[in-house]
Amino acid sequence: MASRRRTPSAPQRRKPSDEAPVAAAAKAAVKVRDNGGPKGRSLTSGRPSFPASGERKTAAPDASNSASRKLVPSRRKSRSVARRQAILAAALDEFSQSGFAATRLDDVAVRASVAKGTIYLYFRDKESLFQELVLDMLAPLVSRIQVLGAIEIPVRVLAERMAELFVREVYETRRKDVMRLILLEGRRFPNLAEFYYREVLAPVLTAVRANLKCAVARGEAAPGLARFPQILVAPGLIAVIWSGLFDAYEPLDVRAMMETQIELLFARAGEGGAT
Amino acid sequence: MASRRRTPSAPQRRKPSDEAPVAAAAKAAVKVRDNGGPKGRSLTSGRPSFPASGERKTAAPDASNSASRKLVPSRRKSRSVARRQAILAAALDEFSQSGFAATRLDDVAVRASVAKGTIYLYFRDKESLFQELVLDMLAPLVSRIQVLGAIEIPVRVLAERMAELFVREVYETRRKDVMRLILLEGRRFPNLAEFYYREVLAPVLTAVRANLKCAVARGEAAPGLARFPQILVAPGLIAVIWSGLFDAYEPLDVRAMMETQIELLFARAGEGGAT
DNA sequence: AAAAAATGACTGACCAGTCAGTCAGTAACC
DNA sequence: GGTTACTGACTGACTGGTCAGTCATTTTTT
Repeated sequence: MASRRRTPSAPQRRKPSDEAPVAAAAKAAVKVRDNGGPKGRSLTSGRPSFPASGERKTAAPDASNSASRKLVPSRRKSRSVARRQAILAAALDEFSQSGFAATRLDDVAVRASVAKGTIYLYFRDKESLFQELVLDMLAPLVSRIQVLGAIEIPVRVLAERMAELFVREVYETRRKDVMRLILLEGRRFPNLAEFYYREVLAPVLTAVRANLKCAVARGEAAPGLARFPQILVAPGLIAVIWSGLFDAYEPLDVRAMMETQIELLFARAGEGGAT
Repeated sequence: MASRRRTPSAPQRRKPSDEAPVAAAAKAAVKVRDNGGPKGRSLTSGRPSFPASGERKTAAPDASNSASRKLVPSRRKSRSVARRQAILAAALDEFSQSGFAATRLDDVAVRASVAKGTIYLYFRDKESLFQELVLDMLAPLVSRIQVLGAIEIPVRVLAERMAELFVREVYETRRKDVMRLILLEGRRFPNLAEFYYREVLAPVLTAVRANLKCAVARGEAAPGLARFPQILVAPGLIAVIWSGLFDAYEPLDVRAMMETQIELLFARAGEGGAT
């Protein structure tokens, strides 16, 4: 816990080009940038109604006041959006390289080609940056998952689709790093873990479990699997961890591994099927 | 929360001491407390012949010079060993609660009922403490594992024994936290990850793979499994991660899950026919 | 009393977060 | 089109709290 808001009065700033006090006064009247405000805590607070990745600052887009004049987002706006993205991208690099605690915002700033202060224009603080990063990356996945639960298909097909979805949308993208981040930093960010459980894990598990129960009833799957759907996903998780730590010593073909796992689990039911 | 220290490596530390060369020389002549030295880097350097958890400081024990005098470890010695253990225990608590970077040695000291300086009597620095902690905790396991590879038994039995060993010796002990720590900090401590791979993972995988190959030849197991022995261990890893993050929302019965996994994987061979 | 062990106040690097000041863009007016 | 006024995004030097590591001093052991 360090420096917080403090409301001191005279910070004897000494800018090299000291100017007339007039300017300062004028500025003071205008100031009140109040950055943190725009999008708020999202998930930091008790109410974690995750923010859906919508816009945060530069609130009013095209359709509002100057609609007639400028349909074009105006150079400023688009620049600002790009900045936000640049910061997030840099943050992802740094966080996944060093973890939350060891990441310096100075480094993030450098990587994003931005001044450190700029980060605070877009994110309340380091923690906020971290959480928004995770949320932004996960949001698209969340919507995909809900779809997945609705359909009624053979377990094995479901498993295969999930595996494919996982490999394509997580393992082969930066989301892999995000997932690792959650797995690793989750303890320090209980609401992040909670969010992940609520929006990603629970839905997936519930869907799989429901499907499995039917499958078990039809004799397509073993009852044990319905109790521990985690088993189905386990290789994916292994892969994420493995790739971060041991790929140098022994690379792992995730796709093949997940396929193998499915093959093994459903071998009995699907007949000697295989190939 | 502010400032976290940066993480390991940090070669450019500034050592406040860089005083006049004279003083330095004097110090070198006298001092030489040289704490870290005794057991050294063990794994920090390139040659990681892991230290086996033997003694480190108070080097010469009973059998050497004063053997005739003191067969009894001497109060001092045993006290010092106890201290070391206390510090390690405290460190385990703190590290597994906060991770490497966010752990303060002041807290470790308090928890161990020791002054901060005392820690530096036993460990060269924070990083050293961390690595020795991990090594000490893992060493007993390593010897256990080598035994495991030698014997020639049915895969399923092997799998069951491994699962049991894992649950009893890792999951239900503090080693679970150590494992999490490795997963968590492995990227920042490549030699730690390397050590873990070399001494724990690789032997286990090799043993399992060898055994599986025979089993496959005998028709006791599917060939896919021999390619990805990781699949066998996956639920264990899941359990470790899960218990740290989501146990509050949905507890997980590891033993049952691992048993289920084994059941599922060997179901075909075990009952379907074809012994 | 000497030696070893232990202590904890202290130092200085470090870094999250701040804010006075700058200037590119935009708008308004000629 | 050109000129001027205004806005707010951006900057980066700076602050204050933090903490790894040190060492002169005190305590304990022999």
